[in-house]
Amino acid sequence: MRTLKYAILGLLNKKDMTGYDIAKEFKYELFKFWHARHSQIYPELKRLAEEGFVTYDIKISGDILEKKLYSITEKGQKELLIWLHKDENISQTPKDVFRLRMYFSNNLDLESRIHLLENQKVQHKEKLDILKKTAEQYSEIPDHNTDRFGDFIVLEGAIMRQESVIKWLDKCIGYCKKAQKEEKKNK
Amino acid sequence: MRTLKYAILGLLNKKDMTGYDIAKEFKYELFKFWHARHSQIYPELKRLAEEGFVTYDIKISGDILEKKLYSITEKGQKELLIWLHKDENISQTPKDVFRLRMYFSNNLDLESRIHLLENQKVQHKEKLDILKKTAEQYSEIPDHNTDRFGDFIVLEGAIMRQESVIKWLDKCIGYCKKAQKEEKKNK
DNA sequence: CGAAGCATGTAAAACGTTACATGATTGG
DNA sequence: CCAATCATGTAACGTTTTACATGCTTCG
Repeated sequence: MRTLKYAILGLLNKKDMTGYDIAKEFKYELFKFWHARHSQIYPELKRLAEEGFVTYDIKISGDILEKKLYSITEKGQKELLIWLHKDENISQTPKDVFRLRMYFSNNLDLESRIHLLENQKVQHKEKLDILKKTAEQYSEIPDHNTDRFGDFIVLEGAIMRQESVIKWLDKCIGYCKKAQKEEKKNK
Repeated sequence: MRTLKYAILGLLNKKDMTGYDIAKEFKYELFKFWHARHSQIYPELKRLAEEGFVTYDIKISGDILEKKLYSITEKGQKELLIWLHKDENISQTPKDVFRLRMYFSNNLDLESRIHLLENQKVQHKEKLDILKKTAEQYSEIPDHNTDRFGDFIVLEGAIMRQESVIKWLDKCIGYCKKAQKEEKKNK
């Protein structure tokens, strides 16, 4: 499917970047729906250059440090547009290790379950807070023809997903606490 | 991390199964949070047997068809329990190709965006319907010490996630339609 | 001067998908 | 008898993570 190819083309379509910049974008922007590391990015950039979808200029930073500033070619832009138009089937639900654990949670005592659930909740709340802080920069819906539109809707999606996860964790915690009370009553 | 190892141990802890049965569980039960195919399962079962976490008996089905009925060993059960208790950090948000497309959607006209969004919505709704039909078997919250408890909470989580995705898609469709109206007005 | 960050790569291992390969059983 | 499903495996390929490897620049 070569998703990384299109992620990179999309980013370079906004502006010229180095491999390092692209890695940073993944870390600080695209993390809302994906993550790729530099060890994947550099080889893919090399390949895209060989295929003629991108080119690069070598720039000198400071005295001797060379960096490759990549830009998208016309061929690359065409390729990106074709991909953007593609209908796709929704993918298999991705692996969620915590839910696997909960699936088998009848093997744990209630206290352990609550502990695990609360721990997840704290972490998901932290992530939600970061997303919400990012969202503050948007006082209104950005124009649909700007970069910011895509960023905005994806950010909203990430927030909604995060809130839904937290709601689910709360529900599970509720079930466990209720069962705990009943257990105590029966003693 | 060897998540597949623990998924298999968890399943075998419920009851004895063949590799084929385990593949079916993935397809019809665990799909709510994961999917693994038989080409991963068979080698893993072999490895688990070598490591002493599972054993198997060869059963004859019909006249000659051999099947391996696997069961968990005591060692396997211990291993599973240790894993179940583990706190874990929430994982990187998994890859979502559609959101990547939407991230770059300013390169698409509004009509195309709406088309893509509606297509996703139909598919996610179908998935939601299947989940909801499965949920009908639960008239009340199952006892927390039974297998059904884990199944139940994970099912609820899957439904909530699905509903949240659909809500997001609707929101995006709303933005696009609003922009479309404004475009027409300005003509 | 030292730490944090900039910058680029490769290698090995782990994980996952698709394709190849084969054959038996069950139920209509 | 035929189709769907049961049943087990391997091989090749693609994706992702972790580790290895190196060195420069900027700012306090």
